Amino acid sequence: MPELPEVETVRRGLERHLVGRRITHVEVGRERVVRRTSREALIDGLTNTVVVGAQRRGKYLIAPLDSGEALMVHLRMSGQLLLAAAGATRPSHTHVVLSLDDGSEAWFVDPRTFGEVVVFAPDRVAVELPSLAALGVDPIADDFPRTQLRAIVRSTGRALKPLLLDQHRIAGIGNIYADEILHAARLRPDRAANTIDAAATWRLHASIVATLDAAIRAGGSTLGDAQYVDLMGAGGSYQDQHRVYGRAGERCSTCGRGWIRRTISGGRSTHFCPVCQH
DNA sequence: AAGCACACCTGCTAGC
DNA sequence: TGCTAGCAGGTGTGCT
Repeated sequence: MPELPEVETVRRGLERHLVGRRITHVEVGRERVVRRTSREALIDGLTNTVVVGAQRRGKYLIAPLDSGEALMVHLRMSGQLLLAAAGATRPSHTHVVLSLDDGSEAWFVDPRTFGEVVVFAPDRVAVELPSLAALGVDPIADDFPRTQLRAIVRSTGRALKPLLLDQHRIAGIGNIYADEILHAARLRPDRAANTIDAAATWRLHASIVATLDAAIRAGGSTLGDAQYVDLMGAGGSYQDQHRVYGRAGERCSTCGRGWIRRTISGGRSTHFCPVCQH
């Protein structure tokens, strides 16, 4: 569910409401969400520590602790982090509860349990969280020179969409924003990456940065099922600016001529305008 | 070695 | 009303 803009919105909430708080108590319900280590490792690693930062790499949330370790949360498809008053009624699928020293609680809620919560040692990240260590450039958090995108695009004949989704190359773009970015860049999702020229590459670079920035400013995308909400439970509004995702069969609002088409590739739905995207 | 199919779960919706 | 099939924002594994 959440992609870079949604995770960044949650990160900003954590920066504001969690940093500086001491974790006084930890409860773990379903053990599956702490599968990378164990229930005991999470409880021992978090209890009586102070959260000293709130960072994001791609779709990973990282909160350094005063112990020198760090908390990592990945929301995957259906995870949520919510802040609530102690004693508030917890939604079903609340798997981890952190009690904080100001009387509030942070909840990790995740119906599908693809998400995970772990405490790790940052100096051993390559061993403890290899996929985090292997992430590519973060187009928002890092400097992202357009020459770097040029190198990535020229390195493979893969289609543009799976390339944008490859977290080892560029970190944070998911299924919704890949479609929106390619539409904004007027490039077909199935176009072979190494066939686009410099001008198209610069367009793609500008579209990545502009689309993600605009989505962050809108607080991310919350679809009809309201699965994505921020730390305070509020939805985003970028879904109102989607031009292709979820708009199959509608007239293209960009060129006014094409009809948005939906195809399946790699088991993921893909949306594009066959008229204005080449 | 890169790239692909499939697995991992639950809940919701559309269609019968 | 109630069943079932299909679909969902992501990534890890295991195969070619």
